[in-house]
Amino acid sequence: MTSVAKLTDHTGYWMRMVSNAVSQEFSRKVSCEDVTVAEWSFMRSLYDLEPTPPSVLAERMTMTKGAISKLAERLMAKGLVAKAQSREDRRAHNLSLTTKGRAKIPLLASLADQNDADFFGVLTKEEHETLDHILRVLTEKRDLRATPVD
Amino acid sequence: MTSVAKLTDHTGYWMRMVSNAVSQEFSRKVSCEDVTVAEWSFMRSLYDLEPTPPSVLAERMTMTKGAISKLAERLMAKGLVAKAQSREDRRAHNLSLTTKGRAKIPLLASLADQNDADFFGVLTKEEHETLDHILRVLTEKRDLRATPVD
DNA sequence: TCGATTTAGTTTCCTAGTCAACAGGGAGTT
DNA sequence: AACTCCCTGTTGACTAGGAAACTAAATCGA
Repeated sequence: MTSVAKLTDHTGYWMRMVSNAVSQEFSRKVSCEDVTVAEWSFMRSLYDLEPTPPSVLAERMTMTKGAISKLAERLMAKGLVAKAQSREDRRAHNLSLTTKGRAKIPLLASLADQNDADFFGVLTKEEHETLDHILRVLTEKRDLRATPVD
Repeated sequence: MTSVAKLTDHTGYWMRMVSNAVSQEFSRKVSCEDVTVAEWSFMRSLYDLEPTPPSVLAERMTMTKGAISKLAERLMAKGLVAKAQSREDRRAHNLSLTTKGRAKIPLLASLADQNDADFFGVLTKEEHETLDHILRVLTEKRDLRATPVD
């Protein structure tokens, strides 16, 4: 039998479905704060690291430097992030949160908490732990940089 | 303690990470056949349903009608999909795969199989089943459109 | 110390979506 | 019929990101 697999036969399909739903819902939540998902991720990364060069953010967020450059610009326009030229290397820059940007983090983080709870709260504690474990395994087995360090 | 959650504290974060990696890799695989992930999804949906109006595809794929309109146009340009005007309703159209499009399906499906195997093959059989189950639960508890019917 | 290479970040062009405005056809009401 | 409302699919303006060309600065090698 040479039957052709359905879309729904693939784990990746369901993965994408759920992931998109989670992101969309989170996007909706943070839009009230005039922030996008990528911007949240950017700002939250900066929160622990600042001051940080764009290149590091790019690697962390697995985005191209071009994308980071534009993202940073948008955040600067919103007054949430500041860019300073490095003293040692005149090509380099360091990014950091402004006071205003830093002040937004706790609220945004609580929205992220909320979103995760909304979505994964329907799982049993054990299911949730298993899911986290499996996702961990998958990211580790793959190269999958963007790893948190921490 | 009012500690601010890290990005990596959220299941949604890991979900996005893995989902993106799976899609990216699949994208790489099908690009050899000059097809994108959205195009594969579109074509595979059509495979069981044709002839189908764009509106149905839009709902299936959880995309806007505008996006479907453009996606269909691209596929028509590649000679993989054909559009026919409906007889009963002169506003409506029906989409179907061309012979060429239909012929591509088995190979693309095998690439999808391969991709899933590559990614989720590192899991134990039990882990994999649990993951599928959890993803199912999550899509069902949520709004759950984009569901496969069948 | 000068040229070649490498590196940091920006910019341009392209793709692929959303959203909202639209054109035109159907259907119901009077 | 004519009016209104709804539904079909398309289009245009806009957004976010990737790839690659580009600019400028640092570093390396003779």
